Amino acid sequence: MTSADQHTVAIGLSAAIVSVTEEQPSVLVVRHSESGSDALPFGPFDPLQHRTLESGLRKWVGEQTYLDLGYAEQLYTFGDRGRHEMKSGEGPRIVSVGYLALTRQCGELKAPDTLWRDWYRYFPWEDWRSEKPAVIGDAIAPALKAFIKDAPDEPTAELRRDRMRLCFGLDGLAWDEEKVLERYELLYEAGVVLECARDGRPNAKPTLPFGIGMLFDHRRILATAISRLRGKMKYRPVVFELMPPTFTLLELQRTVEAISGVRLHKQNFRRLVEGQGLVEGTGKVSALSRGRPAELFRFRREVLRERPSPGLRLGARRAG
Amino acid sequence: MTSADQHTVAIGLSAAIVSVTEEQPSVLVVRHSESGSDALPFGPFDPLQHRTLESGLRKWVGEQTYLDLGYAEQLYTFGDRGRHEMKSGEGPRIVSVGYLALTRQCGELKAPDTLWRDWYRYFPWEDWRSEKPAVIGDAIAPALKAFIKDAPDEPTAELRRDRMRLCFGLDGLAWDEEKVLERYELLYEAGVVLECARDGRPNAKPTLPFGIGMLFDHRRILATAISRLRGKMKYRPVVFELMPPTFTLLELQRTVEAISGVRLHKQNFRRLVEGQGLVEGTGKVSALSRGRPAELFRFRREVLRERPSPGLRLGARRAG
DNA sequence: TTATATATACTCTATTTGAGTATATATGTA
DNA sequence: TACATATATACTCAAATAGAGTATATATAA
Repeated sequence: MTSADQHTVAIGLSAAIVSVTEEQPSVLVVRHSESGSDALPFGPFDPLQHRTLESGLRKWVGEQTYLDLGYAEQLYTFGDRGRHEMKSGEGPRIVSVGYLALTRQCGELKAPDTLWRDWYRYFPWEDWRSEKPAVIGDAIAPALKAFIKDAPDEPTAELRRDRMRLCFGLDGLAWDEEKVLERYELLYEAGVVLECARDGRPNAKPTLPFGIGMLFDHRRILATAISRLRGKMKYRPVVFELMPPTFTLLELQRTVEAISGVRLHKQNFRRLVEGQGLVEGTGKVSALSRGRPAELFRFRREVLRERPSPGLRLGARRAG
Repeated sequence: MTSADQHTVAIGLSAAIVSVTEEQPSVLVVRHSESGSDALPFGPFDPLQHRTLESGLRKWVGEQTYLDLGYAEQLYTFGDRGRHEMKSGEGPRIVSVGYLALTRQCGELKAPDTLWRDWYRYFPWEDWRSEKPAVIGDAIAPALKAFIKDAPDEPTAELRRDRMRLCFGLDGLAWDEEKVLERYELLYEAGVVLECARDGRPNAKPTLPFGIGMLFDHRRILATAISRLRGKMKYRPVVFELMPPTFTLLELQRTVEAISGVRLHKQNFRRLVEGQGLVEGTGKVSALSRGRPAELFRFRREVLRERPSPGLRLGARRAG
């Protein structure tokens, strides 16, 4: 690479394409044989071919994954030096625009080296559905305590302590499922995620239990995507982009839980969803089931025309 | 311009720098003598000089406005063809990353051709503090009705009708102060804002009462900034970035109202702010006033360490 | 028939919101 | 000085919402 390359800015478009099946939120990843790590589908933005950033993304994703994106929204633009190269300092500067896309999982993937992967493989500390993830007590808390101890001065240590408490819900503080990005960034700064070593960070430690690493800054983009989706669900009916045309209320709830990573109160969830006019019954019932058959519902698209911002502001955690 | 330019992508950084004084929200603009229109401070991103996008922005803004930015957050990256050129089709493709920055207004501006301008000059329909803005009934509703009538088919007309109702709170629908961008985009598509003519849109109409136009897509960035700030205020204590070290609760309320563009219920605002632990009394009282002197408060920075997402989720509109 | 699993309806309380009233303390003026 | 007026602050009250249940209905599996 010549130094002229370092003058250049290329715009990369990356997409976190999400779907949920069987109570498992998945993201579409491409296996990169050279580096061995997973990557989000990405490609360059071509100003000649593409009228908008989003249309560029759709085109690229279509070519690469044979998927037709439905819902897509821009997340954030990342341009930090040192967090994109394979090896620090090489190659032209890349500014990457991250997108979140939602899709119903449909049949086999036609693209090679492409697979749906449970997003909790990359963020094992984010799934609180069955219980508080063991990795938090076992690995994260000790690692962050070391990070605090390594602080150059007391104010810095104090700041790190606070971030740890607020991010991971320690000292009786509530777990905030939306802080996915903050948590990842804290772990990155603490030097314990795999990307740190690759980026040549000074305090990088050899670590294993902190989730699978990804190419470039793709794990950061994915963290941003999860944060955004967990938040947006509450005031926009985006979950329905992930549901089949008809579904039972429990299936809907399980999807919401899969995304948010927390369990909800069933009766109140039903009250909320029906009370908001988000769904309507079809009269038919679901076939396969153990107990009493559940009614099949469909999304009431009309809510979008009736109320300014309908969503599932999920409160009521836990309990039967 | 050669066609080679059209292959190039340049990254521009633009900032909506906001401050509030005397119950008036202002944005820092640069008067461009050539085009005659206002612009946000903007400049190119240089990958060699700048480690991150944000540090690039801070550097640029410092040089251009002599201001030291405090709070800054990235808004969105715009890259649409045809919405950035002075004249359609000319010049290299520019992808612009918009930022929101907050600052206390401090003394005189040292930079030439730079001034603070009331943001409602650009969006006169957004200020509902005294009453529903007349421009909505007088100019916007008729213009949008024409836009609906011009629809090529009935489904399109129906869509436009719904957008009009939801955006501008017609038919008894509530006014949603956060939909600033949606409203601007609707007016843009309807061809009635000044930028449409400049961009050479087919349905552009000569119009006047729809706010001052801005250079490039800067008015779109500003709309995004206002939307974001109006929303963020509710779950993060960002208003305090705009307040002096001590202030009365009414001053705080007036600032929030200036930003959101709606009036709030005084007693409930006080209950909320104090109940959330966002402020603490100083014991001192404000000097200048008409009636009973008000206590001076200061922001309790500690809330950031105590609770996950403290903000002013303003409910209670209107009334004394 | 019974145990079990799921669906759905309904209840009850605590908290939060929206909208007031009541009272305190200042200024300006008849 | 007394009073009208303006602002600050305390307190009240009802409606709506949220959190956590209980109760009952309807299916399957043993």
